[in-house]
Amino acid sequence: MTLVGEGRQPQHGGTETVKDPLVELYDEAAAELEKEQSSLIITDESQDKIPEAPTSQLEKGPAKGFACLAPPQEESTQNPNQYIIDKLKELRSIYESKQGDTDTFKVFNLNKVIGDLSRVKHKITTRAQALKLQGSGAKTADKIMEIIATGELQRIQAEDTEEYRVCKLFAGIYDVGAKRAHQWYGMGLRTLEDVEKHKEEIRLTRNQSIGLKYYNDLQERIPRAEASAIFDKIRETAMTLDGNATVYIMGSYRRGEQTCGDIDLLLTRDPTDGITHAGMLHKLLDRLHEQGILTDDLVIPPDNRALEQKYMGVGRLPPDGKMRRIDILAIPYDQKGAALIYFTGDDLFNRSIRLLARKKGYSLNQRGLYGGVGRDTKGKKLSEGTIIASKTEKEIFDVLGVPWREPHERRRK
DNA sequence: TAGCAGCTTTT
DNA sequence: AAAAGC
DNA sequence: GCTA
Ligand SMILES: O=c1ccn([C@H]2C[C@H](O)[C@@H](COP(=O)(O)OP(=O)(O)OP(=O)(O)O)O2)c(=O)[nH]1
Ligand SMILES: [Mg+2]
Repeated sequence: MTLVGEGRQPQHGGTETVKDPLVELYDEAAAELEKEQSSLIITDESQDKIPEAPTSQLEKGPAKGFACLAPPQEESTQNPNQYIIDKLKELRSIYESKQGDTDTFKVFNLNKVIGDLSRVKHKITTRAQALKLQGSGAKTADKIMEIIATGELQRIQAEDTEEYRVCKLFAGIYDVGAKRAHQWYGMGLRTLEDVEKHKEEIRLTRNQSIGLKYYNDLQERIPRAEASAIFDKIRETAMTLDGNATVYIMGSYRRGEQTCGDIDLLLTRDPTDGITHAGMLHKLLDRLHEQGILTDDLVIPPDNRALEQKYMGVGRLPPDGKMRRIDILAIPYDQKGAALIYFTGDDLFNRSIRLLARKKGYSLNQRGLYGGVGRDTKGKKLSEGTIIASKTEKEIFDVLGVPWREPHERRRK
């Protein structure tokens, strides 16, 4: 494993094609990158040289408005539109807690607007400016103007009901989503104590019980230093099992965030010596339980010999740290690049780059970039296609013509 | 007017 | 198949 | 709720 500071690395984006839909990204990417060097980040890639896949790039169809792939933004300067962003986030939160199918896409759209709004450097003051924002149409522009004028949004006031607040509280329980939350509300439950009191009748699932038990701890984000300490312990244990194992800390930690919602770990092993990590995760989990690092399992891998496995559980920094969500993803070594992209996120960045891949005739998932994917008329996947790239992040970015983005740049915000 | 990422696990 | 999650 |  390699401990690497957050150094710059690759720098040439894919290709300079004629009418590339992502032109805007290119120059910007080359533009200034931030300091933010403070933290060490476990990465890799740096070492895995991998001579460039010569960015193939067939004709690329039109595509634009990949907000989440948009140019890196300054980190230090605080956004002049923050107050607008905050209100739109409130609205998004309301839509998220609803269950209608249109609400899903209102959230989708608000994500675009919020993303664009947060990377725009000028203060929005006119409706024309509001309309220029990616994903902002007449309705959203009106809302933005209302926020500018009054500092409030009537729509939020109207929707900020008891039901919304209670359901948000319930959905904070791990494994409780909008559906279940509203169901419980409909049954008359209003507080976590109500849930606890009626846990028999409402038949909490196993994971919901764990989520309820640790409700307060799991609500909190993990300070970066604590995430790092937990990672060190787990990595150390992993290395005693196999000194050639590779363990990375992923998710928001790899993106450099100061707090993390959970701890996301990636486990793999270079098999060139003929040995793989098959069976290793299972042993690792046993050790971590013995050490008191893991306390509760949410999802255990069904086949402990597979190279790809996902573990989800709860643990702590022993002996008495707060309870934290811990995910460990084991992957075949040759899928490391695709897995790094996936597990680094953020989720909107992933959706954006996956959509881009699709528009270019590929399909990107946590295992690799595929070509020749069979789809039905509605775009639903029928056949897997053939693997195009998966070993390094850069290789995949290059094929897609996406300029290199450091983990800390792969974010909404 | 169709499409909005792609996948796994649990119930 | 729906719900919840990454 | 927006856009190609
Ligand atoms: O819907 C999702 C959720 C997550 N991910 C990927 C990106 C994400 O970065 C990673 C880890 O997920 P997690 O939920 O832990 O997000 P995070 O980015 O680490 O943020 P947080 O600090 O809340 O954990 O998995 C997706 O691709 N799609
Ligand atoms: Mg995370």
